[in-house]
Amino acid sequence: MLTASRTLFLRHGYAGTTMEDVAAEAGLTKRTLYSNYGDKDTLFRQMVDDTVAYAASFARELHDEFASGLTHATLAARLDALGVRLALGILRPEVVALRRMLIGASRDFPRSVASISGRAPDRCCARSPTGSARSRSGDFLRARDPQRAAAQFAYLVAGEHLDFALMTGELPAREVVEATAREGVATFLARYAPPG
Amino acid sequence: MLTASRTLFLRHGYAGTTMEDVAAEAGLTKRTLYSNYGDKDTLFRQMVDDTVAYAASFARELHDEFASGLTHATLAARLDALGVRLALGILRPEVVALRRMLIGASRDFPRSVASISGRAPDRCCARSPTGSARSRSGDFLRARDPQRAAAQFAYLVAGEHLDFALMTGELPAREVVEATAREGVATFLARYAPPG
DNA sequence: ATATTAATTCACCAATGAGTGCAACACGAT
DNA sequence: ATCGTGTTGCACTCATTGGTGAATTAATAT
Repeated sequence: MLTASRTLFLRHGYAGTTMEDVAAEAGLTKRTLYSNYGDKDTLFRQMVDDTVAYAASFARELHDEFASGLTHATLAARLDALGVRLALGILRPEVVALRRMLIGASRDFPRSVASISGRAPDRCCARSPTGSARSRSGDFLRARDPQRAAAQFAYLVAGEHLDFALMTGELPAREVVEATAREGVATFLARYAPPG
Repeated sequence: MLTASRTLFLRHGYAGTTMEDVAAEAGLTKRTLYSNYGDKDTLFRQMVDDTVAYAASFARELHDEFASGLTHATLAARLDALGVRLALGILRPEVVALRRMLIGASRDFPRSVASISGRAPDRCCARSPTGSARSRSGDFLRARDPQRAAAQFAYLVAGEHLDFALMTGELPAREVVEATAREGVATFLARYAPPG
């Protein structure tokens, strides 16, 4: 059910989705939709919360994968992998569609938007490279301000394509994303790689 | 007149702005509005084109200011200034509002959106640091892929705050923007600064 | 003064879409 | 069989909003 509404909200935005359509997509009638799932606002909020929760779990997973068994020797390769996965994650079509939709609807649903910008995938994941490094060994990376470095990491890796995708709705090819991500990691390492 | 529509479109988005409101804001009647400026779509497109043209001129100005009389000695300071000005430019309230509105309206006006993502301030300006350097001396910066480096510059400098602003509509304080920009330039220089 | 042009007023149409009321209906449990 | 719960179908209200028609009024030129 939430899946149905998600599909349509993501595809056509909040204003562009009618309750009739949602009902049809879910194989129900408008009438039953209203008696079971409340009005449009509630439905929308539920769907956003649901999706945000999913995104958060993805972020956690990514972080763990990066941080477990991290050593000096594997740092560069790990960062590379993290960068690519983070970029691909941020630039997944559904994620971009969600952001676009939320931006479009932010005037009407400031709270929902706040909930995602608080734990958006990148903001969560972004804490990975420096945050975890600091908490574990303290000298994997030399960043005076880990949080800022983390943000730099995220936007180095995916910023350009995210911006373009937000504006146009089109996503670049996977190889392009990967190449850009690696280039971003390289720049990141140029500043924050441990000495020696 | 375009100013009136701009004000409202930026504040309430396309769907959230009625022609009545526009007419009222401009001190006209709906009827005269229709007989002089066509329908809502046309008005919107005109207003977008107008704004985009302004943004483009800002980009050019920024580029010239950076590139004129650039030397090795002044490179770092110039990049710093460019970064700060670029970040402040991208994060101007009207610019952010324009982006948000365009993202919200992109389903209905793909062409207008395309026109801005083709010459968006950052995409124009972003070509400045490396593009101009290459065209003038060739070794101010050592970037194999100047365009990619330029994108990294732009998103290092403003990406994080732009993303946040797009989602929430709130802008960070000027000092924060400046500090982040300088940090971004530092990372950029760590990779692309000329040897020695 | 008068003719012409443009702007105002106000009523109106048509379409859309959220949300409701209600009667008919399916169907599982007892 | 029948009772109750939940579902369907459909008509309906109500509010919004883009866009138009036509008569009336203001302004401007000659």
